[in-house]
Amino acid sequence: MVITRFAPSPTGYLHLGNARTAIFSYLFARHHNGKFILRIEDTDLERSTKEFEETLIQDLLWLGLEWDEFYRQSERFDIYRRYAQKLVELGYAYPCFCSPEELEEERQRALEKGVAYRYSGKCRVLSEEEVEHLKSMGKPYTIRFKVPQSQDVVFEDLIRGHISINTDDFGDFVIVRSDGTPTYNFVVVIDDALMGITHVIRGEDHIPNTPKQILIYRALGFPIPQFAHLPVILGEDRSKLSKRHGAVSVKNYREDGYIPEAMLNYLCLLGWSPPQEGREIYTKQELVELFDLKDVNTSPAVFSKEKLKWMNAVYIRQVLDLETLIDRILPFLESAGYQVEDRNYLRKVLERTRDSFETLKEAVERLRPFFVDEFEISEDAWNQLENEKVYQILTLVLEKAKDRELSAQSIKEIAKEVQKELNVKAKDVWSSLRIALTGQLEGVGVDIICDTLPKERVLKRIEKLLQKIV
RNA sequence: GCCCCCAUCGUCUAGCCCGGUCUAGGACACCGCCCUUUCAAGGCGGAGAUCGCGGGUUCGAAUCCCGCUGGGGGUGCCA
Repeated sequence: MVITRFAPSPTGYLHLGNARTAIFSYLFARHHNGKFILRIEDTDLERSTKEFEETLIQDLLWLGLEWDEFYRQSERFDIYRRYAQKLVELGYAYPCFCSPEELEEERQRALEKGVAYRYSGKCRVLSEEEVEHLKSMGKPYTIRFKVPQSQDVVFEDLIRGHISINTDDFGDFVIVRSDGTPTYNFVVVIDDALMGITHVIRGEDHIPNTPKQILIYRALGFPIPQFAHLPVILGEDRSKLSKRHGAVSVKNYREDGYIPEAMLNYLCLLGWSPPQEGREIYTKQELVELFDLKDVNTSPAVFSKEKLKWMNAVYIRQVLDLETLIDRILPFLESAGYQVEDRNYLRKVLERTRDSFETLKEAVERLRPFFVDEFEISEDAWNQLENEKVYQILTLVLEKAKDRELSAQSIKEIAKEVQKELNVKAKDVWSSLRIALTGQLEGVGVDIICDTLPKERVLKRIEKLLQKIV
């Protein structure tokens, strides 16, 4: 059975790059009817926080990535300690008493000489007596893994193919810190092995870590999983996508009114494309069916907020069914303070306006005229007003509207009549109405507003503007 | 510095494995026209890539091989 995992560390909000890694791991597992595991990598007690963990979980669920098993590494320290002990006993690891300062100095010297830095292996040759002596003196120590010399560690990456790295490129690395907590390269192996992970899917920044981990698998006699290293996601300037590129966390997009299905869809298409298909809109189910690691690209992709926005708009205006759209948009309207007791009314509004905004946050602005009667007239709109003309137009509209139904159709008729009788341009009529109804120069169609909003409210707004311009 | 990875329109990509059908296809963005009370949406059309560069191999290369350049990542008692 295929078992994959997503293993984030809760030291920040879920980054788009990590989100995509999670998505690919999830799709791969589901495609093969396998298991998807969520494992919180919080071995760095200093930087990990509960808040980040909670947000991470929310983001994952929001994206629709449910997991079959859940683990937290901070709760498994006993297990890691046992295996670290075992590695020492088997002679694959040893205590190292070098202080951070000493190591920093070594590193500095290497840098000056222009040679690649590797840990000297000083403590590797300590005798048992020396070790006991130093321990009894209470000198803090880490545990390092003994890396064999001049050995090519090779693996077949599911995305990139053959990768070979020589052990001389890295020195003996720390697997247990001096405070007793285990490090990433060590725990990742223990957990992946113990949890039966068959496919390790992660970012390409982990390629250099892979040989270290393979060495540990071998030392412990664990079966080695398959590896698939995803290309990174880049910002507009082609450097690794990071905070300075603006909104890069899933949380940002969730709060900005993006649709999770659109987010999932877009992220999938960054670095992956299904064979032969020309289309770009896919349901989660289709993605599960189509996804295959062999179709993942090897080159890094630039994240385009523009395209994501476009896709989000497609989901808003045509993919989502109306009821779902209502559910998604309601929290946004409510938190903006709109009174939306009538779901039918909202449905009517959305039916006619869903093609005029790209995010749910934008919808808040766009839909204001349907919910709020009290609004300011924008400065641009005031400047546009030629009071006398507007007064005549609106007065006549009011008169004509009084004794008939207001609909998209009838308002057009009224506009036409007014236009003729006062000998004004169509544009004058419509923009006068628009300002009266919305306070703005642009927005959704005035006919739509008249058609949707109860007649009294339309008339009241017109009267109000008339009073203002007298 | 050293190691690893990558390289098709501005961007995401198809094609590359199994050379000819590629005068390189699609999408976003851009431009124009149509529709139209505004903004959109929609329809139609346009511009945009000598397939990073240089060598091979071949009758023929985006596709195979080598070198170079450029970009990215790693080089922690972070993950």
